[in-house]
Amino acid sequence: MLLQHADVELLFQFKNVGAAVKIASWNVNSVRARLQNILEWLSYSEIDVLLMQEIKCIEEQFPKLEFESLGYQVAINGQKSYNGVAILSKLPMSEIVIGLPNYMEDEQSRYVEANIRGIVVSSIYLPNGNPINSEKFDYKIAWMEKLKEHSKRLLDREVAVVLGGDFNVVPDDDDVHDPLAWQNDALCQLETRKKYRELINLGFSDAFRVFNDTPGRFTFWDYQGGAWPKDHGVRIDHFLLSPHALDICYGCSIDTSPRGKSKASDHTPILVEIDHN
DNA sequence: ATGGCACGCATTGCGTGA
Repeated sequence: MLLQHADVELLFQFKNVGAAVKIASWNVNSVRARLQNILEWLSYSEIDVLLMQEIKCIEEQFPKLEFESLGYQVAINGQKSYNGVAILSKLPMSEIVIGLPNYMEDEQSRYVEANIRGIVVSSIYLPNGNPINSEKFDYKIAWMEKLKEHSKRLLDREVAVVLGGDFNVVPDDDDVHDPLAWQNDALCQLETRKKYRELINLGFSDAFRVFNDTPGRFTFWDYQGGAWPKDHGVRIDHFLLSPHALDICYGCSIDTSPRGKSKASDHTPILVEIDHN
């Protein structure tokens, strides 16, 4: 039997009743340059909340109307030309936090947080930190320390906390196609990994590794050198879940399909599904 | 053979990214 349009709508509604909230994180590498890719992906991926990084624009330039017409509320921490993060949510957002509250002197826009149905959700764009032995690397480590401090305060609330974003951290050599080629990169430094583990050890779980122990699963492939067709990638986009969030988490996956499209971002989305109530 | 790609911003070049 052929499904009529109305039947499809009905099935769609049933699927969402009492089901999971689907949260995705995607470094889009410019929201304006990537608008068509993002809209296309949203049209079939049933995303309730999208955390974006590297929107590369100020709030006034953000294509709000295009997302609002799809039913999303928008929270933005913008910046001219570089960085910038946002949260799109089909569920109501409250208690929006722009920037790390303990790092108001930070000149770069890398953090936005909202309360969504009692869950604290953050969109994070952690500094890259290259080259090593530079002030950029020092800034990365300092930023991670500030994130750690704030995350500890979030954990103290004993609610579900979902930290999602581009952490610019390769947690383990299993998370990079060629550890030797990347050994001098800021993303793979021991100091970077230690600081990341300090954050994790406050009580967070790397959601992807809770559900999948396959080595060589990536979220970023450089534009250069045919990295995507050769699968020369790194896993640097993560969801870190507090214990209360992990308790209600159904799964975590990487959707590689957007990376193969034309005009693609160099990152692809990572997703978690969290129980409604 | 040690660069190769793509973005924004300002202009065909530069800074940035990972």
